Order: sequence, then structure tokens, then C-alpha cells
Amino acid sequence: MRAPENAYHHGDLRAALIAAADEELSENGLNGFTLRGCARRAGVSHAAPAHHFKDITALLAEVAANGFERLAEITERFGSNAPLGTIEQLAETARGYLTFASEYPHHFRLIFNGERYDRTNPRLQAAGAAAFRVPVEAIGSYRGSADPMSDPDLIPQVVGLWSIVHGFSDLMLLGQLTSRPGVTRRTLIDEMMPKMIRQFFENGVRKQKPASRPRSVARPRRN
Amino acid sequence: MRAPENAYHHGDLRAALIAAADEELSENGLNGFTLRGCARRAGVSHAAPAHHFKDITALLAEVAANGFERLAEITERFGSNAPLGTIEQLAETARGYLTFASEYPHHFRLIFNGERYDRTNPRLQAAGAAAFRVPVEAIGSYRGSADPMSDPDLIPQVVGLWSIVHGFSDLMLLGQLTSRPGVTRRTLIDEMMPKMIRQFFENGVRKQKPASRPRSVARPRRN
DNA sequence: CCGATATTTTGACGCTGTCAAGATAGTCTT
DNA sequence: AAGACTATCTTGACAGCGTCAAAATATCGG
Repeated sequence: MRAPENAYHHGDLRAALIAAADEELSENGLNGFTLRGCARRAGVSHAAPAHHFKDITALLAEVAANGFERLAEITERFGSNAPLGTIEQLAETARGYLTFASEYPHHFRLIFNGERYDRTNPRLQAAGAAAFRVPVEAIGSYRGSADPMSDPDLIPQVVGLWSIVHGFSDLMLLGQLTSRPGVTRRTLIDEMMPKMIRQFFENGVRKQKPASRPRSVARPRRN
Repeated sequence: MRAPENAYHHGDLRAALIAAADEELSENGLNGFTLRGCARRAGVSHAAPAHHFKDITALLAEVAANGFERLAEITERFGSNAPLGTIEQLAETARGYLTFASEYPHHFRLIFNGERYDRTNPRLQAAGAAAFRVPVEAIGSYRGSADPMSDPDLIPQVVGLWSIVHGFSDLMLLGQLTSRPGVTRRTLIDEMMPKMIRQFFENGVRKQKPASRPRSVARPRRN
């Protein structure tokens, strides 16, 4: 039975449905997302998903878990392209977050909705925790702490980084920041966000190396 | 005809539907929001709303406009409780934003969704612009500019303030910030947010009055 | 090869948003 | 004041949705 291969009528329909749901979300958005649409996309009847997912929130939880995994992967990759523990690494991690929001806007909207998917899904919880661990560890490296969330002085740093980046992403997707002429998403992501990160972290925290030529924020090899 | 008074069968059903929709959103949330539910709540047939709103997004646009107006009113009121042009005013404006998010979470989720309502609604656009003008003017006062959005140096300040406050609100509603024991919304709003505002603005901008005893951030008379 | 089991389909239910047609009230003109 | 007009609301219908129960089908263990 356990042959998740070519077979369809008997194969790995559960995985196929998750993949279909991912496509459905990407193409139709959260509003146009439909359980029956996922079933059609997977080539099965409208009631087939019920045997693998108790309801639509269970399926969306799997899609959200994928989203969190992708977010973790992107922020991690961006962050690894700058020297560990530098403010440039914070800026790069932030750029990764914004890139995810820009490239997967519907996933972004989904994972931060919370009322649309089953929050008790274990894979989702693990993926969410892993995604949130990336900025936490970036702050930890920056401030030389192994566990920033247990340091009362560092918690506001973590929450601040996270809030700036997340709020910026949300407003960007809303179109609120690109309304002025000549402002593209790339300038927002590559210029304005690093500037804000620097303003938040470069002062009042470390007084050393105040002028490390913040203009170049490390634009490394692969994305 | 123009008697928006007691009458029902012939009266001001349009306003009654908007009021019903506001209640429906507050009680049922955006997921449970239903056009037919609004009609029931207003005591009319299920198709009555069609004569006043072309579709559900048109009705939600009116509710969103109300939401923006309330947001503007609250941030304005909070901001007016601190001396003009001070960092305390920025912190108070931020507290107003968070208070709105906390007291009207479903309205907050609606107005920053954008795909659920008709964005071309004039009253909505006006209310949205008015709401966004509050933090812009707060930054203007703080930095002594009449039109901050036309100053390339101040735009990141406005966007930064806005991003921090908005992102913090969103994460707070998601429950992501109150997961640790002993952390309530009040401590988030009254302590952590002012701390973040100070970190972002107190350095690198004005170097004067660095130690104004930031513990007391003006907790004035009413609200 | 056959019975047991897992998987999928068919059909139904109540709900939704939207539209068309009919009913009803108020207003206006003369 | 009476009749026509118009705005307003109701009724009824349609397709699509999520979910459930029952029937049908395929796979596997023996």
C-alpha cells in the first residue's frame, strides 16, 4: 500500500491534495480557495478530501505549514549570506522575510491569519516555531546571547525586529507603501528596509563601529 | 422620502444595514460574516441589501470605512494626550493604534485585508487617508516638518513608525506575543511598545534629552 | 481466490451570494 | 383627490459551497 508513486486511484492522494491546495492558494488567493476546487485539481470527487482532512481548516493547516517552512528556508538562506552576528545579517534576514511576502503573498496572508486553519496541527506548530527561531537566533548572534527570549533586555529587540519586518511586509502587500510614484517593491526591500533596521539597531545597543559604511548591506552570491 | 427616522419599511435601511454589518463583524468575525445574516439582523429579507449595495464587498467597504474612522479617532485622541512634537506623543499614538487593534480586532483584520472590500469606495478612501495622516502628522511635529511625506529623510521615519506599530498589532492579535507566561496585552501595549518606539526614534535622530526618564510615558486623563 | 479493509464516489442537506420578477408603499402631477 | 410613477422590499430561483451518510470500488491478507 505504501507506494506514494505513480498510482492515483490508490496512491498518495493526501500529498496530492496538499499540493493541489498549495496551487489553489497561489492562483486563487485565500478568498477564492475552495475545497471542491482542490479536489477537482487533484482529479477526484468533491468528497474525497474528507477522508484525509477532517475539514477545510485541516487542509489549510498543511498549506500553512508549508508556508512557514518556506519562510524559514528563505530567511535562513538570506541571513546566511552575511557575516554572523552583524547588523548586515539582520538586514539580510529582513530582506528574506520581505521576499517571501512578495513572492508568496497569499501564503503570507494565510499563515498570519490564524482563523482559517487548524492551529493544533503538529507539523504547523513545528514549522511556525522553526520560522520564528530564525530572527530570534539572528538577534542572539548579534547580541551574543544563546537564548535571547529568556533575556528581558533582548526580548524587545526580537519583538522589535519582527514587528518592523512583519508590519512592513503587510503594508507593502496592501499597496500602501508603493502608492507614491517611483517607489517599487525592490527599492522598499533593498533600500528602505535596511535603513530602518539600521536605525533601530545601530544606536542605543552597540556603540562600537558606528560608521561601518551602512550603504552596502551585503548583496551576496545566490539570493 | 428623506426621513432617516423611526420608519423601517420605508426609512433608512441603508444605514441600518451598515450598523447591522458592523455588529455582524464584531460578533461573528470576518469568517462568519454573512450578507444574509446582516439582512436578518436588520429584519429584512435576504435580498433587500442588493438594492443598497451592489455586492458584499460594497457593504464591507462601508464597515471598513467606519473602522478607519474609529482608528483615526482613537490614535488622534491618544496622541493629543501628550505634548505636541515629543516622543511621548509618538508613543501615545502607537498606544492608540494598539488599543484599536485590541478592542476591534475584527475591524482591524478587515481594514488591512483589502481583498474583502471594494477599495474604490470614496468614503473608505477618505477615511483611510485620514487615519494614515495621524502618524504622519505626529512625525511631522516630532521632526518639525509640515509635510513629512515629501521629505526623503522623513519617509523612512513615518514608514518605520507605522511598520513597528502595525506589525506589533498583527502579531499581538495572532497571539504570538502573549504566549509567554506573565505577558498580558496591557504590558505589551503600555510597556513594550513605548520601549520600542524610544529605541527607534530616540537615537540617531535627535541627540538631545537622551535621558528624559522614559519610564513614564504620559498616562493622561481620559483613556 | 475470497473475504476484509481501506479508499473513493454518489447523492443529499442546508447554507451562501446573486439575480429576476412580482408586490407594496410613498411621492408627484394634474 | 386620484391615478401614474418610482423607489423599495419580498419571493423565488439558481449555482456553488462545506459536510455528512451510504453505496461502490479497489487493494491486501489469508
